Amino acid sequence: MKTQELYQLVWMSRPLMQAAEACVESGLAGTDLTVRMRAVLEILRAGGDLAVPEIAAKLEINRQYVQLMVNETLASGFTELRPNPRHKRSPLLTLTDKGRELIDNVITREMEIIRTIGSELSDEEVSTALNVVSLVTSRLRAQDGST
Amino acid sequence: MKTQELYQLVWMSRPLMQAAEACVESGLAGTDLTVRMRAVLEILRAGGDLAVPEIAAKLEINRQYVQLMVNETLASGFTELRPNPRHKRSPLLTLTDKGRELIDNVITREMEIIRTIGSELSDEEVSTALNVVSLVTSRLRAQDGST
DNA sequence: TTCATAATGACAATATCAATGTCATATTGA
DNA sequence: TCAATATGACATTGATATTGTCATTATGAA
Repeated sequence: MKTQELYQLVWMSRPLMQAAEACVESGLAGTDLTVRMRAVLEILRAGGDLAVPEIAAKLEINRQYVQLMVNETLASGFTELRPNPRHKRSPLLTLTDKGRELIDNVITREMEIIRTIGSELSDEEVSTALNVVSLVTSRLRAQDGST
Repeated sequence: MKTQELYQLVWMSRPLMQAAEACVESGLAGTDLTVRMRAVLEILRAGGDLAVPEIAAKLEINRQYVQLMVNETLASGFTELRPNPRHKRSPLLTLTDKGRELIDNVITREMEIIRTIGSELSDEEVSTALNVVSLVTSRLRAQDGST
């Protein structure tokens, strides 16, 4: 029955996430990057320069914890502060050359792994899976939010 | 491109898991059950009576932490100990009537939610999604394990 | 039967991730 | 101008889980 399979799919989310995180972590070995610092660099790479509260909003994590993550990237020289024209007290965080090169390399390697796995799957299958997972996620959120 | 979508799918695993866990937690409100106690009851329900180390193996969690979870279910009267014919020092954990009724109700309600969400999807889509997620999980594990 | 080895439950310490609380200060916008 | 708010910094707490240790007891092989 379909319900059983869908139930299984939902419960696969934890193993999948754990496997993915373990891979990400392996990919960071040898660099000075931690998984949470990586998240900051990734967001800056995709979204341009951002202030701490903006990063917190994008990551849906509280601002205090993001501040911590950001401070680590600053300390390691992967990011630096630039004046924020929109807010004088909350500077923009920007990737340094070093930081940009690192996150580019990290993501490239990750994509390579994904590309290899993807070679076993059709475009159709991947699209369907993504659609299903997206829908289920949003429905579960709605379910919980309304309760 | 497919690789992008597959990458997205992998990164959806965290939001999906969080949404699922939030739902599970909501479903437990009003009961004396916590999410981790629920995991113990669920495994006993599916796998029959088990000793603590066996539960730990099934959950792929270390035995010390499982012991903690199990002790909580004992304290709340959802499980009880039975002599273990296979091992004199490690008793079998079994569901009490109270525990069985509770976990049955909890899972029934969860299945109901899943059934509702599933009504928007075809059997084909769900099967494909489950296959994709399973394959990606195992490939990521292999990737990481080999590194 | 004996005995070294391994398994078990109990407990403590540590780690990680994250939320929450608080505060002084600076900034914003009415 | 000034009240309300945002921000960074710091502290506290909590949840989840791992690791380490130990005494006791089974277990299984010689």
